[in-house]
Amino acid sequence: MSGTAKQTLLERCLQHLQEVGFSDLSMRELAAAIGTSHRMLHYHFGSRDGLLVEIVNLMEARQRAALAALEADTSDLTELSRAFWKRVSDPALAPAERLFFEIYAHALNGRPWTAGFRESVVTAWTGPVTDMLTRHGLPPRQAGRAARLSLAVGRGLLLDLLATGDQAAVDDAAELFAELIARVEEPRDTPPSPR
Amino acid sequence: MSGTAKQTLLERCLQHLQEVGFSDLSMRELAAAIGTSHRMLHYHFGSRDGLLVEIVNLMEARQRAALAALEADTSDLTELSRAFWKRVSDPALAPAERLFFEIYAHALNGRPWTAGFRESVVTAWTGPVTDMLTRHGLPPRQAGRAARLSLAVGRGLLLDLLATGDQAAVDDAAELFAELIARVEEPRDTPPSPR
DNA sequence: ACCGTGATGTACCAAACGGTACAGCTACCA
DNA sequence: TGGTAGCTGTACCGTTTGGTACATCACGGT
Repeated sequence: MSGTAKQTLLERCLQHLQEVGFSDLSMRELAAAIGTSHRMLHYHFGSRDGLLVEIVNLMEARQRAALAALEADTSDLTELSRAFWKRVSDPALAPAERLFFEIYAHALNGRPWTAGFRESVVTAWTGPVTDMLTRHGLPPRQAGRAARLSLAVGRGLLLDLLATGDQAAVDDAAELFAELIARVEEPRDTPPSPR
Repeated sequence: MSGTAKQTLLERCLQHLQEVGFSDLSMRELAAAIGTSHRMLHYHFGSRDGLLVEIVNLMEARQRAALAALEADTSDLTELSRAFWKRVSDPALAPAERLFFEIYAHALNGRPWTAGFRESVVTAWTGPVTDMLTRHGLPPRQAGRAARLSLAVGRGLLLDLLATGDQAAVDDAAELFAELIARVEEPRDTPPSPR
């Protein structure tokens, strides 16, 4: 086994970054926290940015896997939305999501090591979710915009939940969206918007 | 005029932080960028965290003012939602919003200087928005959850917009939500969810 | 027995960091 | 005219940073 030592190290780095973030964390502090030396981190990852690139890649792979595992066992859009929220709002995922939003912030400031993240952070989700919604009966015209909205709802509610910890209130808002999403293809009771 | 010099300095700091972020920015770099010395920043703000606290306070005040300026000139929920999104998606606000999300990420990691931010980042909005929705005819039971959902939608779509720059696609998703939000008080065509 | 390869410890580097002591400067008020 | 309060530049402090040179260790193949 060649990459095992490096993989183990990367895993422990990821776990610790999920606990405390990385913005104010030096290579030395990180190394000490996971029981190695900063010399080892530089040996395996080359530089601080090199480490962060591998962390981002690992997180992307995990998210893709989690997304792929979201196969639908219901044809009801409301139930699908509920199941989706139940998965992502699992408290066990909170540390990973905190780290996700921290990386997101750095990506918005154009940090070079976030290049891959920036390109896939939205499209990696809207594609599969659009397909899923189409399979659930939404016309293609609606599936794309509903996917984009659903993604925004998920991330917006997660931001709320992580900041307030008010599980009940955020769950309630998620439930409202689950009820609303089922009405995407229903006719409106008012004429199309003026102007 | 007592606080003028400090206020001017703070203003220029805010502007520069909106351009490049603060996570990887030292007091010296910031000072040089805005044409002063790091000595001055320490004199006026005491420490790096002291500066960040004042930046956060200033941004909160601006956001409160912007929220208060959002008076509704329509009783149509859909139009209200459209107007809301049109305001916050103004490209001129993008730098301020990038900085907002960067502070948010640090708040999620429990940085002490974000204490005030953490307490108000959700509640400062859900309160007024709930009132606004109530005034627009939503029953209290629905207004609260609709406000929380609307806030999440706004922030989630903003994250998308800032990362992808795909104004048209994000506007389209926002329009879908504007159409859906008007149906909150409509009766459903299916019986209440089982279980 | 030998050697090469991956892994690791020690010890160091120049640069930058946050923060501060101290000596001035300007300007207004008595 | 003489302070006194706010502001600023210089020059420094000890510490930490990302990164590296070098010597060493464990060990599997030959």
